[in-house]
Amino acid sequence: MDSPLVPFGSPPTERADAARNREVLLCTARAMIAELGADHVTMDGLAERAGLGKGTVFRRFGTRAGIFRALLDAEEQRFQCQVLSGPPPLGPGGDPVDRLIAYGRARTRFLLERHDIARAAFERKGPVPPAVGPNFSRPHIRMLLGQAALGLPDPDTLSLQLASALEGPALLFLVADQPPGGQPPGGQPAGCGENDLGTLLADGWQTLVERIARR
Amino acid sequence: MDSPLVPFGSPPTERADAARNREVLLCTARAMIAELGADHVTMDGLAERAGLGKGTVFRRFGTRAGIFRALLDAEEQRFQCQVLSGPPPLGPGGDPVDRLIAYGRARTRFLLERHDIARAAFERKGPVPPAVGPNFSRPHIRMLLGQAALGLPDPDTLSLQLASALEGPALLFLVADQPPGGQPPGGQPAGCGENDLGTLLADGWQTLVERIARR
DNA sequence: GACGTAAACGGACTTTACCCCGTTTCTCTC
DNA sequence: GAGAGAAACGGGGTAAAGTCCGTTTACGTC
Repeated sequence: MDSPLVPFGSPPTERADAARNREVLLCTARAMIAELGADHVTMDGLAERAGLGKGTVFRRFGTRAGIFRALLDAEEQRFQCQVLSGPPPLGPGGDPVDRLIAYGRARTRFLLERHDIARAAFERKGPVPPAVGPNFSRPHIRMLLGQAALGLPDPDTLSLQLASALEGPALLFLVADQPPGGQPPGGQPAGCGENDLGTLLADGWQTLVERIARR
Repeated sequence: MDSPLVPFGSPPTERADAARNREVLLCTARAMIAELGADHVTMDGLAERAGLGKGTVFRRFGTRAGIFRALLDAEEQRFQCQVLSGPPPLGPGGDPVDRLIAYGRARTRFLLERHDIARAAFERKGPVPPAVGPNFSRPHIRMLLGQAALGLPDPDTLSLQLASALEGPALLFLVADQPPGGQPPGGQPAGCGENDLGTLLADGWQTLVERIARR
């Protein structure tokens, strides 16, 4: 006896109320982040404001970081699309080194704009943070490094270190430094000052890549 | 009336019992880390085992991460000595590029050996983690980059990114992955497997620096 | 449309970092 | 050695993450 109809959805398919609640929670979380700042969002607060039990929130996302991961994932989807099937130099088709540079520029911007969420997506103890950090960057860099056919002895390790150079500054060594005594809530997304930290990091990345690719 | 005797110690000098308790706490912390693993050390547990009040622990170190920072600081002292006044190639006097390579190798090793403590030294919300991350590496790299007189457009940003490439893998993208179901406590310090991750990272760093310095 | 099952829900409970403030102890001066 | 003042101590209290388990609800079957 084989199952008569299983339209799509690889795992056992999610129940309707579960899916709806996931959406509600995601939306509520987005609203609360915009309103209070990412690190003033608590699980109790989120549950209450969403009109759901705390158990539900944890069932859905596992941990606090899980919510931010989910949020990031959704946005990352679009970013990855541009990288995987958009026009060059970011998308496929161009010179690998140019793609590497374009990728770093785009990624830097992406991370800075979502800096607080990305930081909140880290687990404090768990083994690895899936879907954050170099989990996307590293293999992509690895691939481009391979295509560029520079004579690198160990592209696997190199790609880890380059991913770290790219994402580290935004993810951990940077901070949404509100001016001492400033107001914690709303405001612009951070990392968008007129000093243009984004430009500095993007240019730095380009220098790095050009030097490494130089023959 | 000027103060009659103030032997040394720039700030108002620490009270004797405070200093003693600091030592007790540090020792107890070291013991507990060795015994339980860094992230099974709780503030209550530490206070109790040290025979002190919880309030004392927090007064001394501010936050949980503060304890691990203090522990790391103590060891870092010796490391910094070697870098600042030891023999070349690590210490001063040699070719800046060689020093850069030697520094990265030594630092990689240092971090991998203390990987769990270094991770625990991160604050979960506070602005920056003083005395962890590139707070030492970055300026040192910056200096060597300057001495090497490569024609880099923005050594300040570059040094941040290189510090991130150096410390990131050990600090956040790596995990003391005990084999699934393995015992959490004792054992060797992690990062010392025979696959020699340390060697891979050190070699990767060297490649990176050599490529950047190549003229 | 009633039924059975598995999944989802909810909120009380536990754990842990961190705060507060009355009490104790050190240290300096006379 | 006694007294004053400041620093350190202690532990109960709060907030927030994460767990557990009895109850409810969706969905497929008859």
